[in-house]
Amino acid sequence: MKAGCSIVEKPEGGGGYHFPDWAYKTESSPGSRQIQLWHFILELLQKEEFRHVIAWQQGEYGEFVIKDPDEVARLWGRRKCKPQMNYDKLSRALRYYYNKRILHKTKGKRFTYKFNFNKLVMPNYPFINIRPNGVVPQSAPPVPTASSRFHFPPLDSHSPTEDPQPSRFSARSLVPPGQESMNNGSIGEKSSPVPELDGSSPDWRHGVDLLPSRNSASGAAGASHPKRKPDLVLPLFSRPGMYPDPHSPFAVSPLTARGGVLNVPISPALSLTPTLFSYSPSPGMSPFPGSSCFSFNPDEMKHYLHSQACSVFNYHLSPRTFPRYPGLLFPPTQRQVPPEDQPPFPIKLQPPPVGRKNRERPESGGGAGASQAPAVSPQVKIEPAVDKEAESRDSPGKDQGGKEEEGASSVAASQSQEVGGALFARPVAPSWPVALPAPAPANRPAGEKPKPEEGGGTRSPQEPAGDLSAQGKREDAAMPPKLRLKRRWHDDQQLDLLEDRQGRKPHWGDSHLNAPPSLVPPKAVAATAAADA
DNA sequence: AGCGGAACCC
DNA sequence: GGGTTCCGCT
Repeated sequence: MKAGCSIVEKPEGGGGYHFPDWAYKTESSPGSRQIQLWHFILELLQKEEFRHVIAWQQGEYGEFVIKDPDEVARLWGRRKCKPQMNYDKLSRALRYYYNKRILHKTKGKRFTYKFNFNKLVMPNYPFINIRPNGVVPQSAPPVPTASSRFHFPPLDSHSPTEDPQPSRFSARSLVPPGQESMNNGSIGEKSSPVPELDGSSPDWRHGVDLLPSRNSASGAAGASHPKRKPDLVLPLFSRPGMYPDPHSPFAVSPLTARGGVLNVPISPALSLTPTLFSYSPSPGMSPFPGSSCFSFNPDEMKHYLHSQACSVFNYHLSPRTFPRYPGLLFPPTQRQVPPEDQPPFPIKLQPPPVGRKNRERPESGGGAGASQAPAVSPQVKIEPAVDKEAESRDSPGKDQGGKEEEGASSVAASQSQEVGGALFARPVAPSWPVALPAPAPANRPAGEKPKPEEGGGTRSPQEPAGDLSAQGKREDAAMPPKLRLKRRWHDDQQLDLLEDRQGRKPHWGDSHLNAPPSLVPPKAVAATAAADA
């Protein structure tokens, strides 16, 4: 029994705060209502009382610093009824988000992580900019018309580059008077309980679920994606107790300033941000009742979404990044297929590491030994023969060791968006042969960075729809889910690369592509130019 | 500090 | 599925 853990029933009646339904697992474990770590992190981040424990990082959107790891862990442990929780464990959980692309680590900065707003937001809402100035991206989203239609007015006329102060918008006004008084002072004292974040959370659900059909299942899109997360109603963090932080990505959206709630159905796994910058597909439910800054017609939206679907299809965006729209058909594949064969793939064999089960575990005693296979199965792990040092390799301009965002270069980092180094770094060249018009010559040795997970996954990211795709499916099927995930993740990066190189689809996260010239750090430009050279 | 594999749990 | 726990490694 979880006695002593005074938590987590989602309070039905007012008073406490609770998460919206989407914040709880409803699929895998119905009624489990388990809060997820990233929810929790966000929750902490929104709470003024925890600023001293965890806070948004200046200068980087979505980046946050865990100022007091132990305390955060303690809070998390409390929430989860895991008194033994510590930062080590918590950080392990955070690290699992890397592959899910919810988070990534900011290299060189202790306890600093960053929510993955690029991949999260931009694929879904390319027309929305999450950069500090909060203006519309300059470059065009996949659907040209969209960019001209979806327009956010500038928040204010301040200098877009440096205005970290809460003056960005009248943030305070978002917080009802008297709200901030809640637990003003002491935070994170190990002895005294923190403002109970534990049991309750503010009711985020202000919005209307715009989804016409919920689990009616048989939408056309449902056919292609049988496995779906529940629909979402996404929160806007302009709630009591939540502090409008100028560095919070949630605060930068003009939408936020307006204090409205927009909803869009998205996979909860990836969606935290998009939700915040989402739009209302229904004019009637437009969050901008009178204001004209955000209006469009459904057809336009449909068009956009369709193109979005094409993007997903053509660029292998994770379907999870694609908002669910019933009735939206995925387009047939119509991509030029590189008829290349799989390149030879040097491998080396490596004995499997001794798993925990195979390790000597003193406490397990003799009994456990019986259950496990007496002899470790002679499996071998297939690994590419090359080492994977390329992981963090970057464009030359940025390769300055771990500390990439310091001083003046922080702007560069922020603008080039490739925070966390490897994650969104502009790749220099494809790591495996791809059918490209003009592959970068010898920027890296051939076959440099095939990860072990790609074993057999050497297919180009431009996976053809034909036999190769079938083959890919077979590979996928034969591949452990974990690796599949990883490969997809890797594929996505390759995609970015392709898109960059081909200039077919701007990477919306590539702020330096979108940013006004004044915001583009020379370095980034140089690096880009160099990479393109 | 940070990473990621592995086993396990719920 | 989403952690939690443990651990070896860098």
